Amino acid sequence: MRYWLFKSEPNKFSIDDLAASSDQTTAWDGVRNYQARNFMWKQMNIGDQAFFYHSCCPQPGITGMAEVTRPAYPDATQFDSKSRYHDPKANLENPRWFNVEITLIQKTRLLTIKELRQYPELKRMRILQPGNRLSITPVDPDEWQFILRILKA
DNA sequence: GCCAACGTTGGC
DNA sequence: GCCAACGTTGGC
Repeated sequence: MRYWLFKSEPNKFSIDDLAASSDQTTAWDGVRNYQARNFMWKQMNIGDQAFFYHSCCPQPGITGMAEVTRPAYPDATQFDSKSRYHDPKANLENPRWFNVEITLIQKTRLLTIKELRQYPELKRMRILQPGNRLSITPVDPDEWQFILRILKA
């Protein structure tokens, strides 16, 4: 089982949007970065857990937890010519983009990036590195447990 | 709005 | 295959 962090802009898809989704589940489609795709396609399994992170907003930070509930399958939006995620180079025989589905475990209090930066134990987290732009990043098990303790404290 | 980081594109 | 230009991300 692995741990992850999923970034989302709350004005596009927030933790509350996930909570309001059918079965509190959503397809994590629209990813158009090969590294993030490969994490979903090659490394994620059912039961993997993830922090849900709000970015590009007044208070960026971790705001909930989710679980992978369906392994990677071809992202439907790549075939949809009306979608902003349409990829003319993709076709049904050779899909380029894949997505998993995630389900809300629970909302948490907002654990801001400012607070995360205060813990030396977390300084290696990808999300805290300058210029970090990857929308899906692995989270170290030690970091996962440490953050859980912060949230329970 | 600024700026740094970095992925992608395309000419050669 | 190199590399400059460009676009996007995202914290501040």
